Amino acid sequence: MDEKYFPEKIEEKWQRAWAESGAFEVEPDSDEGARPKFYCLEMLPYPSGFLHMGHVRNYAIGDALSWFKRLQGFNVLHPMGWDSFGQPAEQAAIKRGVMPREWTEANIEKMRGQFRRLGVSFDWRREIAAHTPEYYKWDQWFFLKMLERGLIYRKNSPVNWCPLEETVLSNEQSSGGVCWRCGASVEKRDLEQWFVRTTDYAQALLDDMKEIEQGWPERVLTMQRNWIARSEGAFVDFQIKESDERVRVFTTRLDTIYGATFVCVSTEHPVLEHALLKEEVRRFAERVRASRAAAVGAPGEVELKEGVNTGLFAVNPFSGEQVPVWAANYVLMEYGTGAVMAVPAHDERDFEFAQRYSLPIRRVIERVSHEQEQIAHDPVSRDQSAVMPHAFTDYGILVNSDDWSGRLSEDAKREMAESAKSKGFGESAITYRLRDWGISRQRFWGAPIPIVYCDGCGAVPVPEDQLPVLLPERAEFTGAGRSPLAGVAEFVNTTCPKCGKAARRETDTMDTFVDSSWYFFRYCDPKNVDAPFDKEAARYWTPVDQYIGGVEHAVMHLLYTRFWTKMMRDIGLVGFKEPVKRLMTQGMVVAETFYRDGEDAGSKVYYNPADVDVVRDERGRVSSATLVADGLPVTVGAFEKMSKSTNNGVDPDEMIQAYGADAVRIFSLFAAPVENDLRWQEAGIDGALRFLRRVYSTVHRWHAALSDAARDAPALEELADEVRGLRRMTHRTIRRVTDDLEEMHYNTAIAALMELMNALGDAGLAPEKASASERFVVREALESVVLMLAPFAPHAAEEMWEGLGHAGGILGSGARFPRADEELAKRELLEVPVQVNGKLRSRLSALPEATEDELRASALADEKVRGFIEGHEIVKVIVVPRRLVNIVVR
RNA sequence: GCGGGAGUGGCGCAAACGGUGGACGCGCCGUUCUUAAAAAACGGCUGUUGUGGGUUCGAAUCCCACCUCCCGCACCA
Repeated sequence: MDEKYFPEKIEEKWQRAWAESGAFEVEPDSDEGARPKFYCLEMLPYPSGFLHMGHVRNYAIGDALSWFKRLQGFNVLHPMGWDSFGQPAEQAAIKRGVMPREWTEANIEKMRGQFRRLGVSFDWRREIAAHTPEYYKWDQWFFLKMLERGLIYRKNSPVNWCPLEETVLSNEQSSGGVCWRCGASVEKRDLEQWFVRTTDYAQALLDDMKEIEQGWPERVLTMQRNWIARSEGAFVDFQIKESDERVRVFTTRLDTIYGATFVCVSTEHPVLEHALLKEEVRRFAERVRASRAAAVGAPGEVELKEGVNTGLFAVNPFSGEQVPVWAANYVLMEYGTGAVMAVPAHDERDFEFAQRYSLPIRRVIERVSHEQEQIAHDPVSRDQSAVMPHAFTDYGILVNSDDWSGRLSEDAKREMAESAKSKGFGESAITYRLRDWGISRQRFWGAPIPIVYCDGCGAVPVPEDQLPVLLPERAEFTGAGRSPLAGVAEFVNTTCPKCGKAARRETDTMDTFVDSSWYFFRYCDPKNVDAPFDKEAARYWTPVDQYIGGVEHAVMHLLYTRFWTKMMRDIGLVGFKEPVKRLMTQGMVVAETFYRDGEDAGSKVYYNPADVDVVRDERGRVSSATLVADGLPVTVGAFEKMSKSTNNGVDPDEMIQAYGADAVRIFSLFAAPVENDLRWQEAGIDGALRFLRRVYSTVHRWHAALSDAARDAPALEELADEVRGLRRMTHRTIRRVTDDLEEMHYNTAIAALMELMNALGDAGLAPEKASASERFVVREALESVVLMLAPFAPHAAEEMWEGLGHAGGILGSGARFPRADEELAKRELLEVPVQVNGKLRSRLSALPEATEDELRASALADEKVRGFIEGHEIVKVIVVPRRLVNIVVR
């Protein structure tokens, strides 16, 4: 080994060695149970052409775990691929005329190089890319399978439309009324679309969460639970007066039905097609549609509740009362039945609407407990609209409800549903907020939907043996809101698979979340031409043991992939319900921002941290900053996610060049717990590099002296106190680091290694003077550090391991993660604090096995303690062996 | 508004079960080495653990209230 640490040189050396030996290429063990398997997966990247620091962090986390498991003797699958369909490729085509495939594949090439320079331990033979026909053929195959099973259907319905990207979005992708990718306000459009019946699995998606509760972050499960939003209630039919029609409503508060003073339907509700309706109603429905299409108003902002009286009357089946039917903008056609019974006294929205249109408010629930709010009301009047300040939405006791009066809400809900069922005008029901997954996209760069439209036969699926439906190489990219495939005649024009007559292909492509819903199964068997993957291969590797990625996919990718797995189980491809046992969502990489106010009011011009000098005050706090170019001040902004718009991004390649991949990785794992945001600071990488250099130069200083050190452990008594202490610390560190790695607490694991190195330095040993037994202890410490460093800084660890006399390095020599000797990990003497009335007064030196009595006696005998207890009555003495003594006096 | 999470030195963060508050790193100050600087080595620096109350011999940790911040959802009937 070289005297000095040259990261570039050793990183290249070991990257080549790994590639040549196929160090990370794995196959299932043939003899069952030879080694346990471990599937470590990071979310696959979109090939933008550049790795960013968020990627570096993501893959550093996964790589650390992969190395750890590998060194523990697991058969580790750690694959990589590309989420290579999607909109940016098309943008490049529109802007620069480069074809999506060329652009994408050039980007993949660039990023593969970046991954190699980072030294991530992937099995590259298993690489997959979504845009290749070998891959998307199976997207199409799954489409056909789901179609056969009735899990896919086509319908014309209002869908979420992103005006900027000119394509449809799923509900998940337009959460909060904005596009998940570009943030534009989403509009509504009527389009013919293909949908996946994810709602068929709504209950399974909820129920099966209990299988993964242990391994998934609570907040991800909460987000999914809220997204699916199961709601228990009842359907009730309201007969329309002087008509055969009924309007079915969904309610979770059947107990309030006697307070229903009107019925509200969505503006898209079929009852509005009623011939006798006034022109006014139609105009209102038209206006609501237009305003939804325009997506005006800030996202999330609640629209003013508006409505119009339809002139129809509906009969409350419980009371027999006739109430007016209104059409209102706040009733959603997509949820429940598209109609509600409005109970203004006990629902805030209905209350607001009733007040606006002077509709009566009738109180039917009274509080049951004095802890509940007493809302002002008029005890004699039937209508409370003059006195009630707001709705009472709690459960309570029924009043003004015929025979039901006096019942409790909970009981009434249940019994009224039963009654409705027996009388044939309703039943209890469960609804979900989750909607079916719209997968049609008006895009070129995606998997073609394998459907042919025939004038005679309608929508005909492409037969399985004709897959894949190939994407053409080129198309006209105008950016206009229509699938570019529609303009490619040789693609569109085909013959009907059923009747053979001329027909047209579907020109929409699939949502790219289809690709990512099952990609990690394909890694198990990436070259299969007969099936998406071999069942046996998948049975060996899956489910994924640890999945790592950003939390932004909590209700998109992670919900779809859970759905997909359940679907694959139902078609017999896999044998389990949940694809991922443990999930870790890492924090963002953030960096300081620097800016000046721009020309336009409110605009800002951002400067890259690399171009800014920072001035600190005497406490070390950043006080001001200047731009290097002109020496004038810039404003110091907050830490924000690295991005183009805030110009605070850092190029991983530059960092690797300056500090080495190992230092970059150490820093990104050490600076914060993996689930926290990571503040990128170059001074921090300096620290990481310093640490690596310190380990390296220590190994170098000792490696010659250690080459002939004894392999047999010397008797502990032979060792001087400090040396014995070092040996014990080595084993304590092994234990700590092992535990921390298991929990992915990389920051504290690295801190423990630093501590051990500090202790080694403090022991004051020198290679020239060290005795044989001392050399043993030093070698044990250094070898342990080097092996434990491998998950974080694999190149440096390999180099040092070889330097310590192990030809072939860590993987080449078959080294294993060190094991702690529990006996040796014990401390010889403990410092036990002594408190008097809870205040620290002295410290005892005690043996770990000292008994309660012994500790009590020596505490009471302690010189310093006696000063505090003399002249006082001792009330009691609390002794916690190994931890503390507390003397309570009066 | 609803749901979830978090507040510890100048900063990032450590502190099994309630049991010595500050490991590790950054930063800052100083010393040694050096013509000087960098590098390196060594030494030093910072606390009513967001606020108020409670439980306890003992609270960063448990309970209650409040404040602040972050994230998710938001007319879902």
